[in-house]
Amino acid sequence: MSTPAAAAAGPEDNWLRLDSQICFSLQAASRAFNGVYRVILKDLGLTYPQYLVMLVLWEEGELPVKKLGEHLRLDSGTLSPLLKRLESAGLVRRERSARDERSVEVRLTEEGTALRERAVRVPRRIVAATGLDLAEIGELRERLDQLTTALDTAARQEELGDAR
Amino acid sequence: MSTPAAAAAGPEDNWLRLDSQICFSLQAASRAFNGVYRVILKDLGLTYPQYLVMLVLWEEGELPVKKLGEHLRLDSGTLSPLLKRLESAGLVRRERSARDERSVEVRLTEEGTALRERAVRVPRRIVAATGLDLAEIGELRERLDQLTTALDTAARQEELGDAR
DNA sequence: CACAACTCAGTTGTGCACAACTAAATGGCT
DNA sequence: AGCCATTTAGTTGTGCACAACTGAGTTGTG
Repeated sequence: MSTPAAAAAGPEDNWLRLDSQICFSLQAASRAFNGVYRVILKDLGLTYPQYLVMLVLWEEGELPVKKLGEHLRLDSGTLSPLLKRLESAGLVRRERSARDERSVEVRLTEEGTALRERAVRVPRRIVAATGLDLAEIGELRERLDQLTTALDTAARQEELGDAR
Repeated sequence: MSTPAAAAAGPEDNWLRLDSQICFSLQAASRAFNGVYRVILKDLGLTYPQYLVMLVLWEEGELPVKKLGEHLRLDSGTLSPLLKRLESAGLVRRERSARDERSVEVRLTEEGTALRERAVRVPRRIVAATGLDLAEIGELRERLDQLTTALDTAARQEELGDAR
């Protein structure tokens, strides 16, 4: 009872702590990843989200902002300024689609395509930084994807339940 | 060879994909958590990082900004504006320490202490949203903490290795 | 005492995430 | 053709993360 706020530790308090631990651990891991990427991607002049965009473009060739957002689970509010920065860095071009004037096609420039050569060494360093082998990574990834699905579903239901 | 960028798929490309999957899965899970918290914490008028700060304060009573940052792995650049918002919401007070004028003590107001009563129901809903039992959560948490440690170590070493 | 090294909070600037909104274009419908 | 719901980017505003820096305060050393 030395600290007033910590008084009356009931069974609910154990929940309080456990909860903070799982989400906190997750965010800590996410930020730690970000830190490693920051260091490794500095040479390429990319941030981590920009790197993800480039990964998709290197795989898909060219595609509209909408599709890009679906791949990365990001909306235009995040992608528009990000893509502008990539464009002013000379890595991509953005052009209104001729078929559908609402749509903007994002495609790689020569420079953007060339950057791929320097990026292929990144993943190996990242995997090494995790200290895990491929099987462990796959397993963890699967758990996380399940968790994400469960959380997304729950969030939708909470929102509906909140329709007061 | 239909899409130029995806041509010449060598062994390096598998790495490229795997890599993006593990970090991407992690970030997706982190954002999904954020989404659930956003919905659940809306009633309390807190964002998720603000909730974390309150959790620490409810447990520790009062403490300087520095200690708070150590608990949460956040620096003053993040905490200062966040704490100002909590202060203007009437949940905390910030006072220069008398013993050490450099330090700022953060402590709960009556209102901030009272909010705890309404927050105790949050963790149960979060755990329910994950669809996991406590053992699974503990296991996943442990894996993530190990991963974070490995990544932090690697980032430090990469930075040193970058001392070119 | 004087002075250098350090500590701590705060500020500034950049970039990301997301909600809410705007505006243009599209396509279906009558 | 005219109308309207939908789709698509973009803009604005809020909040967080972090690097780099400032400036006040503290501590150790000669």
